[in-house]
Amino acid sequence: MSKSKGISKAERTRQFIIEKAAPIFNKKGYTGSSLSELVKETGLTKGAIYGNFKNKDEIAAAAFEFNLARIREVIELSNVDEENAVKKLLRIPEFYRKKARELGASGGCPILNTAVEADDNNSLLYKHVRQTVSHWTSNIEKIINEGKTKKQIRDDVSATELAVVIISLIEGGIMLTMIMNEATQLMTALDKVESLIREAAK
Amino acid sequence: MSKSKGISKAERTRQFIIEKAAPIFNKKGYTGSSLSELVKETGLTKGAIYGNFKNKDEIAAAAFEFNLARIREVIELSNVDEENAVKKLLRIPEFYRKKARELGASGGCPILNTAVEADDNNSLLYKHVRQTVSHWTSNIEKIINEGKTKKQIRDDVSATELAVVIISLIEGGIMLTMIMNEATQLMTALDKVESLIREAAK
DNA sequence: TTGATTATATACCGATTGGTATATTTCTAA
DNA sequence: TTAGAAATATACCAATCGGTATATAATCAA
Repeated sequence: MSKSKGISKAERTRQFIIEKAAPIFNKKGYTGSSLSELVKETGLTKGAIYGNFKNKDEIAAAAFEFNLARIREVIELSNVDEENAVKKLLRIPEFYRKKARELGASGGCPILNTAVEADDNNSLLYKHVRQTVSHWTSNIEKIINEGKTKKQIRDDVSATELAVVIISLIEGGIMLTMIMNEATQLMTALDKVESLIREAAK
Repeated sequence: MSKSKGISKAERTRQFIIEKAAPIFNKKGYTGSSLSELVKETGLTKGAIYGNFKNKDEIAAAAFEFNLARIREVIELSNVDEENAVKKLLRIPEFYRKKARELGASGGCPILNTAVEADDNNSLLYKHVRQTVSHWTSNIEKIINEGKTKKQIRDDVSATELAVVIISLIEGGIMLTMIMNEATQLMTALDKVESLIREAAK
């Protein structure tokens, strides 16, 4: 009998493998992560892994989606129930302030990591991360434009530009924090993100 | 007879290997670059390569230094002959505006690439990039502090914070430009860097 | 409880990895 | 010109890579 509802054994194993694979891929990257490492980490055999995934690419893609889930809420901010666009935007630095430690422990930002490794090939991973970045950018732009309509954000603010500046500061700040191994750089970048958002308010 | 002065054959070969290895390592990273690829690209044999380098790590370190040389002038700005600190700082975004295309063609920013790949291990490369970032940051801080002394930059500007913000914007902007494959994101980030520097002026 | 199916383990594959010992060639100083 | 040294090529190594065919074990519907 299955342990819970309609979830098959394989599906549970698949999830288990993804959970174990996710931090490995985030820390070591696609080429740096090996099947033998997954075997060691999961305690399963290669046969079990390849019974649930077609190939390494598919594991990497699933691991990326798993890692992405941890920061999904900051990308999908448009769904948040908040009338004020400025307050809504301020959720972004707030999110990273809360999750900074957790993010560092799991190998950094999956978007940054994957983007940097995949930007020179045309892998499945490249398409995933590219779409994610595109999605994130346009979501921020949308919030800004709505704020302008509601007279909460100044008319002379460029949504496209502010979105790019916010993301650049965050990802650049994460990179500095990861390489210097101290949280201050990211915090400084987040402070700036916050003040820029406040300056954009009417 | 040697072709030029005291430069030995091996030294020329070494330089030749580094030149060929540099873009490979910058594009594909340390784990993604293989010796066989270097053999193919240089036209030399593995014996020749290992006759000039102890191991892969040493080639990677040399390749990183070579890649770094292309952006060294922006890190060593303190040497530039310029009285005005604000103008001196403005050389940073100016530099990246000029080199954007070249940087993209050679695989992006070596600091960003190497930092992201090496931040989870204690490799030779990690120490190199960490020191470079540290050096870059303190150089910018120094310029800002000198500017404050000369009454060119406002007293309430934090050198540490502005330095981190500038670097974060640039590296984050590069990442966005690399993954989206268009120059606009970096240009937007550089615009912001420029305006922040101007705002810091007295 | 059984029989069929699904899932995992075992044992293997060829290719490639970083690296090395040694033979051969090229250079260089006398 | 030649002998010795320096540099490069050849041929190899064990280990690991991603992947697979097949045997065994666990699961599940009847």
